[in-house]
Amino acid sequence: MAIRAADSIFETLIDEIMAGQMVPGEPLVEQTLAEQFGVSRTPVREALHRLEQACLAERGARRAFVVRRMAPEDLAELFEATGEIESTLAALAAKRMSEIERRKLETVLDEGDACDDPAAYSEINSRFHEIIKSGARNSILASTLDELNLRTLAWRAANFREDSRRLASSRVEHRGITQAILSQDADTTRRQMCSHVASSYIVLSDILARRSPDRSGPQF
Amino acid sequence: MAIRAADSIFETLIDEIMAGQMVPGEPLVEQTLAEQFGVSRTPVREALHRLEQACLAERGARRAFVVRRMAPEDLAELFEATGEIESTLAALAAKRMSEIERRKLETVLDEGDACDDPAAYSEINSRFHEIIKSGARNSILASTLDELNLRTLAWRAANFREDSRRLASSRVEHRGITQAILSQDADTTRRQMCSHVASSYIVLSDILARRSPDRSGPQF
DNA sequence: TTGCAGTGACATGTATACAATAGAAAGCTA
DNA sequence: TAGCTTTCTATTGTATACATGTCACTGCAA
Repeated sequence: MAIRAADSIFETLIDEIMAGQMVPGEPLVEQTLAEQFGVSRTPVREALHRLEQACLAERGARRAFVVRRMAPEDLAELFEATGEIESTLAALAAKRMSEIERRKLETVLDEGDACDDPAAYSEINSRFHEIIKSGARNSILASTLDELNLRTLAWRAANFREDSRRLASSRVEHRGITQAILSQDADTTRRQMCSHVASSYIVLSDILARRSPDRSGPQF
Repeated sequence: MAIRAADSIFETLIDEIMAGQMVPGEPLVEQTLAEQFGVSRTPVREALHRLEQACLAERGARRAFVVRRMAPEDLAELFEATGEIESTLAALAAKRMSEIERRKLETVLDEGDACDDPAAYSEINSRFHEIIKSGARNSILASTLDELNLRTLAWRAANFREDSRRLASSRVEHRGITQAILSQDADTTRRQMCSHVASSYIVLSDILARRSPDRSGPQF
């Protein structure tokens, strides 16, 4: 077999979580999944253990796996961690990006300004952040950021909406970040990125604020 | 069995890597380990996959697992990432630690000043960093730091020596960090912690500097 | 001597059977 | 009926056999 079954099952499950077909709390039973994928329990088992390590699955009743639920407090920590690491990457990138990368960043910025379609802007936004991530010259921090972003998959699948009002402010923030990077000002870059990420997930604050204090327990 | 075999094998292997009994490049063969542990290949297999995900094992010849080797450049990235995350935790802690925690930090600082035994100081040093880590109120960043520290296990087992000259400067740096935290100055805390971590691993820079440029390839 | 195809061995990948465990539900007793 | 014990079942944990794949080595041919 060219590709290992365990790998493709792992990725398929991630895709389904990302697509919202697998919602938090949904059971992940080895036998059932094995039949669905037409394989034995062994590769399914491996995929589930990898999901657990990636914090996308957890143990439910009877040691069974379920798609991981997260309390809003956990999500808040997760988003904060994501923001801090991306800010760190941006600060490093401000000092280390090559001239070519800096010009590339400006190009993407201009593309974003010229784009009004939310879906297309989302792709441009990804490229913007990718350039910064690779410009930091630290693959460990970069992959750490990727892992943390992966954990928010299920939540984003269920809660994230393209918000056209965010689009305008996002453009402004990107410009601020870019200027700070171009002037190689690491501290300013960090601050700008930090507030950019924070405002991206302002939705979460709303949700947290709306929750009555006694309604605790996993929600997502 | 009260505890899963896979878990105890995983931890035993980590302990052996930490103790330097398993050196980088050493083969980890499922069948061999299964016989040593008196179990079947199945739990060993799971343990090895977990080691691989934790970046402590990698694939060698014929897809076989070996204890992970790291090029000095990888180590440099790893230490940088560790330092940046710990600095971020310190910056957050400066704003968030309770009065009790701040006093506890001072207590540990005094203990460190009064301690001349390198081994005992090492334990005090750990407590100092633990207080900061938990004071940041972000378990995601905290566990991320733990994971990264775990990756340096094999290297530390082989290369780390208690250096009594470092002890004095470490004390000074800890004092600087503590003062910055007590005055709730997040930016200064970050800078102090960043340079503290950097000087802790100054040894690595020496190793990197001594290497001739053409001698590339995994070393540790 | 060099290049390449065939072969063999070693290590992992997968399938399947059986064991163990942990909740849930049923039943029993005060 | 509350609380305890027992039993039962769903699900994972482990053992073992077989399949697959990869690399090294051999031997032959140009």
